[in-house]
Amino acid sequence: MTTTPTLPEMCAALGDQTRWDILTRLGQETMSASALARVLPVSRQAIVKHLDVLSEAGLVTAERRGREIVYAALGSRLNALAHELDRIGNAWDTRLRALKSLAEATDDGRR
Amino acid sequence: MTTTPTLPEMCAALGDQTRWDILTRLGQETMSASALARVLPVSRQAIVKHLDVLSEAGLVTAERRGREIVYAALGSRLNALAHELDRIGNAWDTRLRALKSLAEATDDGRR
DNA sequence: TTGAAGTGCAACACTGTGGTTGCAGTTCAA
DNA sequence: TTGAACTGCAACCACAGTGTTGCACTTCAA
Repeated sequence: MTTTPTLPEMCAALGDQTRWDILTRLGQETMSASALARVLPVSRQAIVKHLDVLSEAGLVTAERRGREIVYAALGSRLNALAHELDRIGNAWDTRLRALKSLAEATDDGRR
Repeated sequence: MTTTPTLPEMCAALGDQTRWDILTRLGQETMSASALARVLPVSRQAIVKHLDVLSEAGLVTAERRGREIVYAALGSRLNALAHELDRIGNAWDTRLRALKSLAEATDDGRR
């Protein structure tokens, strides 16, 4: 992950059930891909690909520990995303409220 | 949209650049699919499909107005999603902090 | 030092999704 | 009442994503 992930990229990473399954596990304890493959109903290779996506999105960290690679979920990144989405949601509502009151004012003028 | 959209569903809806382009426009002013197709570099049919996805995810509302259907972005839904993600992010960090301090305590014991 | 347990890489299949075009149907307004 | 501007539906294409399997390579521990 050289470049910072974009908003759509992060959302896309979170837009898959299997990846949520993985994240849910990693939010409870750090695990390797093989360990995840043991508890989830998909192959290790599928897990690895998902972990790549999550890592690219900055949602997990990978740490080599001897022969295994241990992954952990990054709550702070999710919090940052949440903050962004909240900001945008507020902006939408503000703009649309302004439009609505403008429309009502126009209505009044026509009456 | 009969059932409430799941978290992965909402995230998947937000995981596409074109849909963000649409949402950005709809966050500024309400527009019809045809109007969106005029300002975005994709066909009306593509827009319609995206609007279906966004509507299914509860991120936009549709209101028939005579011969057209006018869409609006729902900031409140985005805020709700943001709140959910924030909650989950906090839970991850809490659990992993607990694990880490436990590991350090074990380390101390071994020294 | 050998076997078990990891990771890494490649090839492949299947499906979903994002996109297109074309045409039919509806609705408004001149 | 006719044409312009919408929506609605269907067929189709191309590609990316999700998943699989198989095999080679590394690393730890008995």
